[in-house]
Formats: sequence, structure tokens, C-alpha cells
Amino acid sequence: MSDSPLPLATALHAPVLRWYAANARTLPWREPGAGAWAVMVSEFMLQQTPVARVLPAYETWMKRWPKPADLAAEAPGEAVRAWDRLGYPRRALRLHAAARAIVEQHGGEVPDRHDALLALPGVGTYTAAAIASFAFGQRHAVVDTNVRRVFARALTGTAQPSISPTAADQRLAVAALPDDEPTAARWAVATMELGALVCTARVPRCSDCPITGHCAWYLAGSPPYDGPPRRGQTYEGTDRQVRGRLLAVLRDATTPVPKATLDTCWPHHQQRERALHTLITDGLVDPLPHNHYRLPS
DNA sequence: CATTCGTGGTC
DNA sequence: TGACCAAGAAT
Repeated sequence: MSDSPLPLATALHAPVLRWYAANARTLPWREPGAGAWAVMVSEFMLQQTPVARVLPAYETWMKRWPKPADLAAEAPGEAVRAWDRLGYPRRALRLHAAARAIVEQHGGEVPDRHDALLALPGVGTYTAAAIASFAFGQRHAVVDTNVRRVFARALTGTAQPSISPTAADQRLAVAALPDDEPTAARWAVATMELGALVCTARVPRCSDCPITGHCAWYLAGSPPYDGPPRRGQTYEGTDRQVRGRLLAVLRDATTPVPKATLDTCWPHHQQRERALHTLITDGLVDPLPHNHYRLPS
């Protein structure tokens, strides 16, 4: 066993891994034979959408498109339609584009290299590391909001992580990584799961936590958050709400929708026009002749 | 680095 | 009850 650059983190490895072995949720994309495509689809859906709402859409999606080539053969609009109400529908478009890139550039198989994953549409630092680690068992720092929160508390001693991911977060996660590959991969998913189930944002369940004895924040008496105010996400009246309404109509339509129908979605003309325009610009809506619209073909 | 981008559940 | 939160990415 070689020395870790972060002895404090090394003390967390065994209890966190033991806790995960006993408490991990059974999720379809974690089943032994799930495969990299399953992991990839789940990661796209889980970007800012809770597990409970992802599950049904995920099952439908994987049954319909069990391989990247199956999705790549479809019109992008079908991906947007199947995305249903998961939110942020550009993710559906990006997943579809990623499937086509996988077919064209990787022989239809999800690539296993981090740099190749990162080059796919909709795959950023987190998702590339997650796929490489969860699907291929590689050693990567998988830094999502759960992991940042666990480390902020256990190692830094603050109630909440920084508002946006920082280079310091990444460095800390790299330094905390176990040395050997399979252990690092289990550690990545285990720390995420601990953040999702125990070390939660609002009211952490410290009585169920396996590392309170090592947690800097807990040992300091769980001091409250004292940083800058965290910007609340307003939604009512935003362009996002208007876009959501327009797209909901188009998702449910099997034939092109006349503009007059879309006009009933929102009272303010200017904002409605802007929302429709950005949907078209984003590739989420196709304009047709005679003022009709539909999901992209 | 700050903004934009959906949707719905929770306390 | 409304503010906060949820496995981020792109710009």
C-alpha cells in the first residue's frame, strides 16, 4: 500500500467502501451486464434530474434503443419526444448526436478513453470520468455535486461546497483517489452514493454516516453555512418556462403544429417569439412552410 | 467566472 | 408556501 498524498482521505476509504457495499441502491444502469451505453444514457439523464424521475424514461429509452446505432438511426426529434419531461431537452439532442458520433467514429461502441468521451457532444469533465469509471472500471476523479459536498464537509470542514466547481475541488478529488484502479472505481461511485443518500444538501443524516469520526465539519460541531448567498433558480415567467410550454405541445403532436396553436401557449408576444426562435436555433424545433412547426427530423 | 437551459418534489 | 434542490454542459 503506497502513501496517499492525502492521509486524511485515506482514512475514509475503508469505511466508505464498506458502507457502499451494504447500502448501494439497486439501479438498472449498475447491473453487472448493463454495459457502457446504459451508463452513458443514465449519465445524460441524470444531469440535473433526480433518479426517481429518470427511472421510467430510462427503461423506455433502453428498450427502444438498446445500442447507440439504434438511436443514431432515428430522427433527432424522436429523442426529444422520448425525453419526455426530464427537462433541459438539449440533452436529448446531444445524446442523439453523441450516438451518431459513436457510430461514425467508434464503430458503434461507446469509447473507453476519457479524451474520446470528452469529445462527444454533451459529455463534459464529469460525464467523461463517470463513464470511464463506472462502465470501464478506470481510475478517474468523478466530481459531481454530491462528491464536492462530501469532500467539502469531510475534508474542508464547510457545510456546503463552493457554488460552482473549482480547480481546487478537482485537485482534492484526485488527491483522495485510492491508488489501484478497481478500488478507485468503487470509491468514485461510493462517494457519490454517500452524498446522494446520507451526506445530503439540506438535512444530512449524520447518524447514518460511516465517517463522522473523520468528518472535519461534523467534528467541528456542524457549523452552519456562512458563505455568500446561493442564487435561487427562478422559473416563473422565464424564457425557459415558455420554451417548456412550446416544446410540450410539439412533443404531444404527431403532425405539424400551426403557429396559431403555439401562440396560445403564452400571452406575451415578444417573449413567445423569442422562445420559439431560440428553440429553432438550438435545433429543438423545425420550422416548416406555411407557419407550421414540428420536432426536428 | 457568470448565465442559460426544464421540471417537479421537498420541507 | 415558496425557496431550494437534483449524477452538468455549453457559451
